[in-house]
Amino acid sequence: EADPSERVIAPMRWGLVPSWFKERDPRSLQFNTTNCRSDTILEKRSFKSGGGGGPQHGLGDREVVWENWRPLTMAGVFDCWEPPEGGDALYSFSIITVDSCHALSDIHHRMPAILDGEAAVSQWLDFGGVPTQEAMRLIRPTENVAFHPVSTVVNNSRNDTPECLAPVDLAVKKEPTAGGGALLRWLATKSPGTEDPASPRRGRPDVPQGSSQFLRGGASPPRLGGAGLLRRWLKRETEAEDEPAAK
DNA sequence: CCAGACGTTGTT
DNA sequence: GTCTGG
DNA sequence: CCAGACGTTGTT
DNA sequence: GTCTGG
Repeated sequence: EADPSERVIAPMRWGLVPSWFKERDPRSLQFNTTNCRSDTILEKRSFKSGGGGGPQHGLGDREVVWENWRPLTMAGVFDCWEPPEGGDALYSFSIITVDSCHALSDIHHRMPAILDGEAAVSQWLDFGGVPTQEAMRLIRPTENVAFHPVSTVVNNSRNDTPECLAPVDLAVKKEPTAGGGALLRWLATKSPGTEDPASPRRGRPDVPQGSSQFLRGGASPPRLGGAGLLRRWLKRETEAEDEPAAK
């Protein structure tokens, strides 16, 4: 009935709220629906009620750099939830995940289901005309991806700047900056309780570290005061419970 | 039958 | 709403 | 996923 | 430790 060439773009919440959800606030959903595993999608109750067809996702960037690149079209499923107390319908979706392709497998063992090309996108979106079994054949790992290292700025979801996608060169060593370098040198050489400037560092070396970690690594252990005694006492209690008559 | 879950990623 | 577990 | 909060009473 | 917010 519906024209398969017709497409609708609508804002949707990421994190599918099943149509049968009964609470008044969709945020009280007690399980994750950001992703949807392709291997169980047809069994999971949360993903069965919806139309099935997926929204496409595109990076809206029109900068010169990306002119010869296609949008990364990820397959998803959506549903429509109506608040039991009335109000606007909430459309929401999950992104389908698959085993990662060979190229990405060293980075992560899962990847989004990427619809590789316009034909695949059309078929996925035409959930009226394309049988489920056919559509599911589109959901597979594709090797047709390009990728590059980016800054850890991307780790904080509040950051939404070009820096999140700008390539970084992992071979470049970070020179201590004027201010930060001075602080690190002070911590290494002048701070109270520092004996060995080359004392072992915890955590990954290339990741910016919080000052508290530097203090933990470089400072001498706290003297056993009242708090220290209490800490010991608490530890002994748990150890006694955890080791039943072993030796 | 009724009660309760309904999900993914990660890590321990 | 629908499936699973008990 | 990662970062950051994690709470209550009262008053404006 | 665990949940929420982004």
